[in-house]
Amino acid sequence: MRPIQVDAIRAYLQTDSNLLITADTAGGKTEAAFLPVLSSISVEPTGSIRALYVGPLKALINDQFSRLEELCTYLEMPVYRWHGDVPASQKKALVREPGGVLLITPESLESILINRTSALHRLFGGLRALVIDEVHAFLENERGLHLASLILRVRRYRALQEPPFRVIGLSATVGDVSIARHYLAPGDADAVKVISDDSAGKEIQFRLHGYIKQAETESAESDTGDSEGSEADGDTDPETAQDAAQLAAMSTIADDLVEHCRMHSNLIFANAKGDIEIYADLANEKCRRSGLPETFLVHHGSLSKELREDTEATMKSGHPMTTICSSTLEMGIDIGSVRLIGQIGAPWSVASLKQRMGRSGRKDNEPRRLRVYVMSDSPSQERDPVSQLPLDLLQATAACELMLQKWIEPPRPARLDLSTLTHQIISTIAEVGAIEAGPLFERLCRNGPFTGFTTPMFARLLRQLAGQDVLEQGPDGNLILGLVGEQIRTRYDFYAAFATSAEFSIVDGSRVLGTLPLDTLPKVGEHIVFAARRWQVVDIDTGRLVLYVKPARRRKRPRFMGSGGEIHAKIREQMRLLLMNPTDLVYLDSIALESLHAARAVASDRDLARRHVLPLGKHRSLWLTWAGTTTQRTLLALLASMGIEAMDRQIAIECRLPDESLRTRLRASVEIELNPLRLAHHVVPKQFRKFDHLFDEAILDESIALDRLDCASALQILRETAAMPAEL
DNA sequence: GACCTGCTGCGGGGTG
Repeated sequence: MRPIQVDAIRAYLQTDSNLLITADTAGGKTEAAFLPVLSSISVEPTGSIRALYVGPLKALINDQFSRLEELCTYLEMPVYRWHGDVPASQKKALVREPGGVLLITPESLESILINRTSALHRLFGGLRALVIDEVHAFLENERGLHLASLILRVRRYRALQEPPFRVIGLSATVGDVSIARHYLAPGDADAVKVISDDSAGKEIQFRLHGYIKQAETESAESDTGDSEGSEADGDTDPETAQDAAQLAAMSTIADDLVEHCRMHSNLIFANAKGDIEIYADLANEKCRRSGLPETFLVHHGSLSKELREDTEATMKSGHPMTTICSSTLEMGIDIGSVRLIGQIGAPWSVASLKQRMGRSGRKDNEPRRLRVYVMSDSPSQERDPVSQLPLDLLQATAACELMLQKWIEPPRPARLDLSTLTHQIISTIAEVGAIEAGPLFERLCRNGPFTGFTTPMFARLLRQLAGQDVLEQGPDGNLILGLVGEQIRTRYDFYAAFATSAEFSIVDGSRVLGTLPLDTLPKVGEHIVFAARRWQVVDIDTGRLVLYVKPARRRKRPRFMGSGGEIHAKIREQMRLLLMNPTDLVYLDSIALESLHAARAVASDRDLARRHVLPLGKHRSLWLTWAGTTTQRTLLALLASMGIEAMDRQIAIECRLPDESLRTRLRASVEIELNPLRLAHHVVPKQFRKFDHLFDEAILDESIALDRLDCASALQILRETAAMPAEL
């Protein structure tokens, strides 16, 4: 057995501790948790569910299900799974005769709690162990808060004579152990025993390749009257010279993919679903033209389940295939032996880069191989200083450096998540029928996961929900669901705590290919690349939300809506250090290195690595902030509150104000105390969670002030800027 | 300029 398995068995069987087991992917975590759990429940495997396993993905649950069934072959231990794709008959079987191990998603656990109320004591009365897989995926989002609440709701069904159930968390990428421990055992975090794999880790082979986007020959702002204009030569419709330059650079990257991926199985991560489709199309086109088999597949969340399963099965079959994918293949699902991981463009986080790299080198004697592709503009003196910096290259390199330093973003759990609390209020009432406000507060806030809510805040939230007919208060003081609350609760999409947007299905004949967002739908006659094939739109059924397509020869990038993620301050800080410190990095190729040197020259020339203000023409200025997304949002709100028109430029803020006036205004603002609530008023958009539309602006502002702004670090940046001499 | 995750219960009708 591996050391973590021995440690976990001892810790579980010889103490009463809860456990956090951290080890690299394929490090034997599942067995480390289940060997002792199964041993301890095998004495009395039935009568109640004895072990509950919660996983974030259906595919992961399916994988673990087969592994556990094998482990339990000689144990007379039933193993059940429950998620949206599991037939109702199997769910009924569990409810009829609860026992053994149940593998489930948070959303399905929610459905049990509100739809099987009469069976809850039987199901959970004798629960002994809870295993949470990929626990890092639950630490800072709505889904994690949701799961934390579900766990407490399950705890309430413990039979009197039973001990409380034990908790085990599993993860490969924990950025902050104390936050994970607190999540597993709120109130008793110090007692959570951490078991980690200290072995040296795998050899990593990686290289970062730079690509230059050649400057457009004309600064042609050809008016973009959609693609109907010229039936241009070739298969594609670049709308502007910039698009053409972009496509040329993408094509060079596709060349490299074909050359390096042809003989093996590989996973290439790209940052946008539209990019995934174009790269797959370009690479397969190269294969066709060279008389090679087309070996590039795609995998992302907008493809239909069938197409994704096709891709997964083809990858598992062992043929040398390469899948270009999004974060759908970042976690869990074992897709066989992967030789190389590609990352096109800078990753948003170090955690995601590490997780992606962990998908290669799963075999003992294989190293992990990573190939990062980064595009930058060709140097030009005409653009403003920030545009002259290769930000994508700096961000990618910063993420690599931080990964080598073994740093991972610490999660930042929400403190005032109105939407997820609303979700849990509605489902708690659905579960218990009716409840008074006091006990509801005790359950969800004082003794629950929503500890950031005070009694007055909770009361305000209840009043607003009552005002929207979500809740009603009966004459006896009990809260019940109102008309709107009942509608929300009975809808099919109630079970998830996170928000999703409206979509059209995209259909070829009778085959569903996937979905496209409502807001960016192509028109009839337009072309699109989807599922790595080219299509033309033949009809749109706006009533049934269906887009009909037929195979075509031309291509166009599909458009998806993305809200983007949060870039941690440490990445921006590392980007700044890369410009200031003249160290050479061995993993950069010659083009990337040249770009970095050029960037350092520009930076030292214009002193860009310090926090200060630069003129931008006569009327505008650039404030170099080098701040993470949260702080950047705070600074933008501050400028808006001062009546200054400003724009996010990632490492800087562009202001419509001459530099000298901006400097004066910023110096004056250092004296004023930053008031988060006042700044929150200037943040847009305000509604971004599932039930945010139920609240008025004042209460949303309080939530934003606490969770989406960082006044302390904003003030620090403000002070550093104010301290800079003007005549730089 | 940008990602992902998830999901009723019930009744009617056909088949073995």
